[in-house]
Order: sequence, then structure tokens, then C-alpha cells
Amino acid sequence: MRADARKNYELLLSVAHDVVTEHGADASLRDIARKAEVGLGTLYRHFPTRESLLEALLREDVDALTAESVRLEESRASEEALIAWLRGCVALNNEYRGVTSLLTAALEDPESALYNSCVALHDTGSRLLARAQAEGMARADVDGTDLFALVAALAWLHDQPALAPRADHLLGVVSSALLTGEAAYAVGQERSRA
Amino acid sequence: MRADARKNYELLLSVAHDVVTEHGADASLRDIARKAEVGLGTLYRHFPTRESLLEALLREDVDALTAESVRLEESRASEEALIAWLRGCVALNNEYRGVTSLLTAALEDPESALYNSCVALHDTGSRLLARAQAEGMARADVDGTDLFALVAALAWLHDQPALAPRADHLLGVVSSALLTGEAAYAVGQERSRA
DNA sequence: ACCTGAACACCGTTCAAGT
DNA sequence: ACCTGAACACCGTTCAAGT
Repeated sequence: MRADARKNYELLLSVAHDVVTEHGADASLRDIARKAEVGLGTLYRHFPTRESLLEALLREDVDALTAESVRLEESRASEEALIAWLRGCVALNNEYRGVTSLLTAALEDPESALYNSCVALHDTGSRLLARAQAEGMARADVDGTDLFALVAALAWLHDQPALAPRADHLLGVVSSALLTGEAAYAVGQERSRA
Repeated sequence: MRADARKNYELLLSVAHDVVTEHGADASLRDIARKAEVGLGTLYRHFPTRESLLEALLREDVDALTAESVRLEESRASEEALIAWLRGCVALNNEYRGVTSLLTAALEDPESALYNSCVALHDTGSRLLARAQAEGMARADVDGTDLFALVAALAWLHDQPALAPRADHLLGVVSSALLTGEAAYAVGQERSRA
């Protein structure tokens, strides 16, 4: 990439971070180009779709969560690891407002720039879920897509001003549904101590 | 209301029903006016906001669900009534795509045309929840807003093409989290017989 | 190679002018 | 009273013209 192009790319990404933080994932692309003092075509050249821009904004976080999940799988009890990952994945979705619908839509669109990130999250969660199920700590009638859906639903709640205050509490409620008897009890205890 | 105005009102509502069914709650208002062969200002005169249009589209359903809840409260066991209402409320939210975010946003905006419908649903659910809790059939650490949030989250899942196939199953998972020991077991049995 | 911004086809919303 | 549609200020997306 030419030096001037690289500079524009970095600048756009930095401005996009600010604008998307303020206005959410459906922020005006025109606005981003304007604030970066760059032609609208330059934005489209570097980020041909809204998804590709968000992919660039989220990539680091997705990689970090993936790496974290490896650590969780090695060092924590399966039910603890599963819930910790769930919290992390919800937090990732809440990095920017409105990202959850985009990420969810990408799950069945291999052409989407967010597809790989999506699948990475889906598969990471699936593995932690499968381990917890193998140990009898998570209910057997949910699969990786169910887990993805629950994460998305909880993240969506956080984006709704009227419901955001309850989102964290409901994460606990849903977690307890995900885990089986003893494990659910333990999470409940943890939560009531907090 | 003058006869010609009434005719336009009914026509707009009928066209809006079709267009919103096809394109969801964020359908183009221009498109609705165009298809009704009516000036754009006429649409705005009858429905000053998008919310007021959706309110008119949903009113009957909200009333029906409210009436149904009275019957449920009188004739069914508290845990059964709660879950039946939850299913009904999710179904109402899924009448048109994208209605859930509007309904949720209205919950804390008394100026919204959807505010009354929203509060009606919230309070109806709260009453059924309180009864189930009083009988020890529902967990005590959720309130009416939590219930509303769970309904909204489940309805939102139904709007996501990638997750819609799991929405009904997850309704069962969430229901089991809502109910306490014996009641949750009963719902589980019901579901595995289905 | 890369950048620019006008052009096109859409929105939501308002409001002066008509009947 | 009620209706109409032009006008305004925005979008996303494309692409000919420039450097």
C-alpha cells in the first residue's frame, strides 16, 4: 500500500472509531469521510462495505476474545469458562451500539466482511459449550448457534436504553438456564455474593 | 371525521398493513403514501409519526392479548398462564418485523404513540408474573421489566434470519429459567411431549 | 495507484398553496 | 377541513475526471 493510502486508511479507521462510538454501527459513512477530511470515494476504496469497516474496527477484539478462550479452556472449570466467555462475547458486541444485528446477519452470509469474525466467535463458543456439556455442567439441548443467539439477544438488550439497566441481571438469569443443576446453583451463589 | 378523510385513513391503514408486512416497521412512509395513491402530507396528517401508524396497526392485537390475559389469569395455573402470555406477547412482537425495537423504545417515552400499548403489555405481564411468584412458581429475582426484556429479546431473535430457527427452542430455555424447580420441570415435560 | 466530488436515486419531514 | 406535492436536508453508492 502506498504511504498516502496507508495514512488515509489509518485516519479513516480512527475517525470511524469515534463516530461509531457516538452514533452506533449505522453511523453516516458520509459523516465519517467528512470528519476525516477525505473524499467519499476514498472511504469506499478502503472499506467497500459498512461491514468491512466494522470488521476492521472489531478485528482486534475478536482475536483477543479468541485467545482468551484458549486460556479459559486450559485454566478454568468448564462451567466457569463458558460463562466467562459468554460475558466477554456480550461485551464485544457492546463495544459499539448496533453491532449485534450486523454480526448476526453475517453469520449466514459468507460474502460478508464480518463472516470470518462471526464464525470464529460461533466456533469458540461452541467448543467451550461442548466441554461443559461433556462434563454434564451445561444443558444438553442447546447448541453453538443457540449460544450465539443468547449472546446476541443479551447484547441487543444492552443497546435498548429502556432495558439496558436489566441486561446484566438477565445475563445471570440466562446463564443459570444454560447450566445444569449444581453448576447453575454455583453461579447463583457467586452472583448473590457480588 | 369527514367521510373522505375517513376513507383515506382506512385506505392508508390497509396499505400500511401490506407494506409493513413485507418490509418491516421501518418501511418507507413515502412508499405507503404512493401505494395508497395519496399525498405524502395526507399520511402525515393521519399518522404524524411512524409510531402512531404502528400503534394503529397493533392496537387490536394489544387489546386482544390484554383480554386473553384476563382469561388466562382466571382459568389457568399461574405458571401455565405466565408462559402462555409470554408466547402471546412474543407472537404480537413478531406480527411485523422490526416492531420490537420501536415498542421497547416507547417504554420510556410517554410522548410516543406506542407508549400506552407498551405499558399495557408491561403491566399485564407483571400481574401474571406476580401471581406466579406469589405461588412460588416463578423465580423471585425478576420483575415486570425483566419479563418485558426477555419477551423483547426472544422476539428480536425471531427477526434475525440466522437465528429465527432457534427462537422457539430458546423460548423454552428462557421459560425454564423463569420458572422455579417443579414448574420448570413441568414445562420441560410439556415441551418434550410436543 | 490513488483521490475527489458531482450525480443519481432514494429517504423523512415540513409547509405554502389549493379545494 | 382536508389534501397535495414541491422543497429542504439528509442518506448510500457509483463513477468519470483528475493527480
